Amino acid sequence: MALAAVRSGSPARQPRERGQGGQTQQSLKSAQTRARLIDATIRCIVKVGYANTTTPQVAAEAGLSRGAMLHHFENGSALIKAAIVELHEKRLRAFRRAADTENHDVEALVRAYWRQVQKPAFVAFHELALAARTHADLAKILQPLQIEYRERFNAQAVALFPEWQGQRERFDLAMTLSQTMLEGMAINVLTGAMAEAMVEPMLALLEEQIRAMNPNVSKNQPG
Amino acid sequence: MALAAVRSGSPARQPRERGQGGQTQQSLKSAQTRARLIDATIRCIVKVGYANTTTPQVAAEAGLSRGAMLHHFENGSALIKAAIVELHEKRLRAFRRAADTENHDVEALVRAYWRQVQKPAFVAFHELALAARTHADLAKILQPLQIEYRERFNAQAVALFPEWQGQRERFDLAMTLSQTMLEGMAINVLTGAMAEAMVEPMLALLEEQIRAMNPNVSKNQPG
DNA sequence: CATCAAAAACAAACATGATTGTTTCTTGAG
DNA sequence: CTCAAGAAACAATCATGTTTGTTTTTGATG
Repeated sequence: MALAAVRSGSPARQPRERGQGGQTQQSLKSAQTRARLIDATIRCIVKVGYANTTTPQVAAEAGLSRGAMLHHFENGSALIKAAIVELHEKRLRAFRRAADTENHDVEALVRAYWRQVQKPAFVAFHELALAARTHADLAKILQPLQIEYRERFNAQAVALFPEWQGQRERFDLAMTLSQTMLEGMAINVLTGAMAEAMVEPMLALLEEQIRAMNPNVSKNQPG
Repeated sequence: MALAAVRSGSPARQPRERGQGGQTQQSLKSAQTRARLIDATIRCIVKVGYANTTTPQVAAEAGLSRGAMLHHFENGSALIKAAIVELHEKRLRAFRRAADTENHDVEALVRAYWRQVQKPAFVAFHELALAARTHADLAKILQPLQIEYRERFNAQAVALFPEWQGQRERFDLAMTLSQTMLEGMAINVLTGAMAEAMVEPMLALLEEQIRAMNPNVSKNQPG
């Protein structure tokens, strides 16, 4: 699935919209099918990797014929683009959800993000991010999303740790540290470059480090 | 270049060996050509990614015909295997070289490894490692090499930091921390997930952290 | 030492299989 | 009746492995 230029990120033939939420059964089924195709694409990327994700693969995974699939996405590229957007939103949703429900202490948040980077969505996104290195078209799509993700990440974190304000540099460093370590661990476990037994000690170390960086908490103070 | 089963990791037709270093001009040229092909493969992996590394690509990069290339490596898979072994040895060589020549203080070693993970060899290896996730054949080759690399990494590090012995767990943790952070940083910079401006502060933070973990050095003591 | 045949290096052509985008066709909703 | 959903067939492209052909070493022989 080579991802070339594609005119719009929409279906091959724009479905005729009904004014103000008047969903016809067709447009509803269309939306469902689109969602099924996007999910199938992500599942394929996780299962066989981005490089081996072919249009027949996705169609089979979605339980559709290739023809039907190309009716909804005029192009393989359009499908990939849609999958990327979906993945991005999925990551943002998971992030916001974690921030809403979890306790806002360091440990809970570290564990929450660790759980997140072990989900399929992270794997798929990394497949795409790495493929983008050698794929200008992909990179053009991913770059702004990466930036947005980083900004949201930081904005969310700022809201969770108001006491860090005033030392923005140190705060950004702590955020980058967390992201780098947790994502790096996830990838290294995935690729066998890191023994799984080291995960737990590393998480503890990260938590300790973050607490030590907090300017308003003196050393060894819990919480 | 799909990498399927292949009988041996050697040339299609074994060159007739001369007893004890009696190199004929042919066998010498053969070795050169083999090396050129392996280098071309690695360069291709870095340039266009593992997924898009095709046999015509490699042949063109090496300045040979595909026929000639398949004379030296009966299979595309054989070429990939050879490239993997070469990459592995390259990584080990670079590692040993750094350990021999650099100053053995924390900063010098951190910087040395940081330089290493920015080289093409690391990029190529990561491409392969990630591809191996969905490629059983590749994984079967890479897994033992990953383990050997980790072991060599640790063995070398033990030799460089004798004062850490006695606290082997803390030492292993420091090693894993370094590997995870530096490799994670390299990948995140590569994929645009991390701003390059954060590299320098992160390196400094890692150094600080490693020094703090050294059981024989009290806090804030330089060196 | 001159010649020659075998083997290796290298090149090119071929057949196969897979993927892609397009087009044509059927069916069901509006 | 019109259009969208879905399916199937088609031509084009490309990478792969195989096969065949050409040139250069090489070591054996006369």
